[in-house]
Amino acid sequence: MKLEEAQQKFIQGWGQLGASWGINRTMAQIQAVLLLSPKPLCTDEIMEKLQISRGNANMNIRELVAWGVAYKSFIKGDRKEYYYSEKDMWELAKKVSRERKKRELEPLIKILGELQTIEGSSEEVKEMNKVVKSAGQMAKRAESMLDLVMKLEEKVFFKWFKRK
Amino acid sequence: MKLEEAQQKFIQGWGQLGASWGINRTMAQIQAVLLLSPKPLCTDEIMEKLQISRGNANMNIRELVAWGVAYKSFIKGDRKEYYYSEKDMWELAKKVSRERKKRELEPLIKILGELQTIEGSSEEVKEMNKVVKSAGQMAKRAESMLDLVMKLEEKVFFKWFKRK
DNA sequence: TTAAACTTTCAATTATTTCTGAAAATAAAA
DNA sequence: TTTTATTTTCAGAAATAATTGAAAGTTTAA
Repeated sequence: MKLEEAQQKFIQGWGQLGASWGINRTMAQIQAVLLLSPKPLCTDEIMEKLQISRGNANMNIRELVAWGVAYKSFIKGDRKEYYYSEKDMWELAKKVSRERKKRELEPLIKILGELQTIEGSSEEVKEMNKVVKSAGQMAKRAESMLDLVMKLEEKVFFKWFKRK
Repeated sequence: MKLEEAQQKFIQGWGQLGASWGINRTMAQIQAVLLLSPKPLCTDEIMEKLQISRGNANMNIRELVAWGVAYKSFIKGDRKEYYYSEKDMWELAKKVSRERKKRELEPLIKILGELQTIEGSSEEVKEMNKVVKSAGQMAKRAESMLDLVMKLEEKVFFKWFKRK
């Protein structure tokens, strides 16, 4: 397989993965491009590689930087900003975990917390309280798992994990 | 808080969670409605509760059943089909894990496997091979984690987990 | 059979999300 | 300062995804 073709496949696959995780497909593809590049890239190079507009590139690059999965880089004598990806997959996983926890788990836990005060004795109220309780329990457990992931080092985590 | 209001909040929150996981919002809301109901519901009741069309309701209910997170139920003397949700959150988590593994992790692992044969010695080829290798490693680890989740019982899993 | 009750499908519509490109803003150099 | 390079914004356009509703399909029972 030729390099170009392989890169294209990787970029598509990574984009697809992002999309099914509720992450903008282009954002994930930019990340893939940065992952594959041995050196930082500027906006124009990314636009060229993915055939996208400046506005689109700019917005999604900034989002990647906000997530902490890409970084800015400056080259002396050049006014352009360059970008490179976090390449450590474990670090990447941790950053994504952190964002998703913030954006999804925490709002759910908050809502569930507010719902723990329903009064009444109808079947529906009982069912509500049961569901809220068990969902809250599950969410808290998921949260503490993510906390653990984010705290431990890769080696430690997987070594521990292998204890099965 | 009144029951109606609490139910509405739960349904919205659950739908939101689903949406950010790449699951159709309505599908997640139907699941929420079924979770809250002490008894199985028919299509018309779900349409009524969520104010959606028959086609929409039908399609998403079927999808929930296909995921294995809702079940059909028949009531004697009634021709309609009724549906109820899997209510065990752990079982729910396992079912969702299974689907997501199938839909996302496996395709990625397949693609990465196909990309492990790039020849050449340029910086770009080296980078490609590095990225493919580490991504593949991470994906396989995620896979074995999900396998573990799906194999163990809730109590065992969390007890084991608490060993930290 | 035929009819009634219910489920499924799908073309057309509507809603939502993403993308573009040009203008405005910002920052560095002349 | 003024000019030039670069980044950012955002209204409208385009693309994508979700939804509707009516017709077709199925199943049960009279």
